[in-house]
Amino acid sequence: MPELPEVETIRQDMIKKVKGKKIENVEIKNEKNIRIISPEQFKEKLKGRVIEDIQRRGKFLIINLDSDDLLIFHLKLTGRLLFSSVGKEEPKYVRIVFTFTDKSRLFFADIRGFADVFLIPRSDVETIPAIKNMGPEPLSPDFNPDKLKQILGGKRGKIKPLLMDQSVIAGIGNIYSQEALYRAGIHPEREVSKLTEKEIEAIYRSLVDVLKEAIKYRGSSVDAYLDLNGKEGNYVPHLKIYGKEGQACPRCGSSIKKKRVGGRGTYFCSKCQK
DNA sequence: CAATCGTCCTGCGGGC
DNA sequence: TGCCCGCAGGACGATT
Repeated sequence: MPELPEVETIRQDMIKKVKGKKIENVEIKNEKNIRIISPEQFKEKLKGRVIEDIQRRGKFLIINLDSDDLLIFHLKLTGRLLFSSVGKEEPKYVRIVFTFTDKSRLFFADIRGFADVFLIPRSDVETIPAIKNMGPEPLSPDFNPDKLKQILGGKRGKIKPLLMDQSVIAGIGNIYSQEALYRAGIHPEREVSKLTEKEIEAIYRSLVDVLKEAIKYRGSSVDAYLDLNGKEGNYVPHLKIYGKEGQACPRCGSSIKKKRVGGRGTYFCSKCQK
């Protein structure tokens, strides 16, 4: 499941590998993921376009073209973007093939088919509600403990589902919300309105640290995530709590618990996280 | 108004 | 060994 660090890894690799390339052809093998416009229009508007830049907003990958349009991907659980130089064989689960004029290819693949693909005019980006209503970027220079206090202030509910709410803060999913709370020593079910200033500062620090560290290691290949080169990320061995039910807490040694919080499997140490 | 549930979907793992 | 069942989950809409 690609979260901020995984999408950012793909973005950085795409800058190196596909920026500046011109799309010669688009083949749609399965049109299911294409939102809003028709597959025919999707193809037509992309042919001949040059990829000028690749940006990220939360878990959205936003590709700037040399036209009025943006090509936007949300990989959801099992979406992949895979680059292939000339002659390499096609990966599994491919749904859209972008062939560039130098014959290299970018594959959009998706196992479960939940991912979203948009092609919309730049000026219409706010018509995607998830982008319009998205909270601040946790790694932006102007994000700080005061800002986190401000956005959590007045909110009610459990801290973990709130950290995963994209309208509260951008790009955090099931893995990194848990890792951050473990590092901060905060129980995932803590009522957010009862957190102290010090605790919110600890959550801020943990969030920023874990996201930066995960980017450094090219993300976590939990579930289906692969990078642009089709390789797994290297961060899984560094996860401290995710997926470790019954194993010893790295800090205190007591058994790691698993519980559904906000409908999602959540791992925590009941001794270290209060 | 927060919490939960159903929905989309398919690979995989547990159980027998 | 092989089959079947059910779980996993990002985001959204509907319901409690």
